Formats: sequence, C-alpha cells, structure tokens
Amino acid sequence: MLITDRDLVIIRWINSHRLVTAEHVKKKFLMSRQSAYRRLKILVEAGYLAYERIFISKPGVYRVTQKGVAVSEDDLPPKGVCLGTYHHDIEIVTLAINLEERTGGKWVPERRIRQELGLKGVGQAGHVPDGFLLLPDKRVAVEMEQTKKGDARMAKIISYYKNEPTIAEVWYFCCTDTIVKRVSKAVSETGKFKIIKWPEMTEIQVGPVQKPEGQISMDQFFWGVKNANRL
DNA sequence: AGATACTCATGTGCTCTTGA
DNA sequence: TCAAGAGCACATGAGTATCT
Repeated sequence: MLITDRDLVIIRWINSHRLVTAEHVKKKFLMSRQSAYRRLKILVEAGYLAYERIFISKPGVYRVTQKGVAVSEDDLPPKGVCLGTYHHDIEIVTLAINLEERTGGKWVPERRIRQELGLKGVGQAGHVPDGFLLLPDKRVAVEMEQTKKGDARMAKIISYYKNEPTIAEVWYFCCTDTIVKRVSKAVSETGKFKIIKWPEMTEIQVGPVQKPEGQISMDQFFWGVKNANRL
C-alpha cells in the first residue's frame, strides 16, 4: 500500500492518545464513517495499527504498532491497551476533539506533555494534566475526573496549579455530581479554575458568587472563549 | 421463562467520482 | 491509470421490548 501524509498524521495522532475509536478518527479528520473504517482497516492490515475489540457492547479501539511508530518517525513508543485506564483514555480523546472543535485551540495530550517534560511515569516532578488546550492567548490545563481522588492528593494538585504561573486556567471535567462537589470543595475559588459537568458540558459555578441557576451552558462559555481569543 | 421481532451500533462490499 | 473518498446497501451481534 502507499502511505499518505494524512496516514502519517493519523498514526502520530493515535499514538499521542494511545488508543482511539474509528468514530474519533472520523470526527477529528472530518472523514465519512466508511472512509474512516476503511482507512483504519488498511493501516491495520499493513501492520501500522493494531485493532482490539475490548468490550462487546463498545466500539473497537485502534493503537499504533512498533511498525507504525517507525514509519511515522514518532518519538513516543507504542503503548498497549490498559484496562484500568481504558474508559478514561477514550473519554479524553472525545473531550479533546470536542474542545478543539468548540474553541479552535490545539490539544496537547498527556503523553506529549510527558515527552516534552522528560517524565517517564506517574508521580514524578509536579503534576501532568490529562492535556493542555493551547489557545492563542493562554494555556489551559484540562483534567478529566472520573473517580474520586483522595483529599490530600487533590489538594496537592490544586496547590500545584495555583502556584504554576504558566497555566492560565484549569478546566476540570467531572463525570458525576459527587466528583463535582469534591472538586468544588478543593478549588474553593473562582477565576483560575472552571468545573464542567461531563458529558453534559455545563459549567458549574464555584466560590462565593453564585449565579441564580448555578450553571451556564457551555455554548455560552465557549462563545466567550472564542471571542476572548479574537481580542 | 423462553421465543421472537425490532433497534442500534459496528463493520464490510460494491460502485461511482475525483484528482494527481 | 490508479488510489482515495463518498454514498448506498447490507451483514452481524448485542440489547431491549413484546408476545405467548
């Protein structure tokens, strides 16, 4: 097969995220469903990608192989599917595509951040967010909270963000009301931190100033982001 | 409770069009 | 000429509703 420039971009993008679904590729690269499936199948058959169906009721996932890393000249090594982080990984990709689409910003996945920082694993030197959203005028750290972190660990992360001048904002995407409450309690201030209910995409107001409804729609929120970028 | 029909998501096959 | 992309139709498998 002939490998196209777009194939290389797809391979590198998949490797950045570790694993993605065909639906993700379709959305990210503005392809039809059939084209996405067909192209991914060709890349799997050529050995550049590996396909695994983990759960019967869920779509299969694609990951980059050693051959795919070599052909795309990527610096990140290929990674296998980890069941412990499977749902989190998939949701992060969905969120990343969503945020790029809504804000026009550029998403930098956790793996790329670690690569740039030279970090090899979890728990070393500071804290690495699930991704950075690069907007024209600022860098936003994005966190996806699907499970409750311990109070001490949460406080440590919040403290890191508060004292990190290169991060303009931190957006917390919380999957349950319990996690929303927990993060709200830990943040306890407005400004730098935004708490957003996922996947509804409604921003939760925190701190002493409460809006009457308690929530604003993310369309309103992202409209504000886009227009702030134009200024 | 078991059988059947229906729905939905995922994936493939075929054909035509487009562009290099 | 040939590879890629798109559109339509169809197959498959799991979940769910309905009927007996």
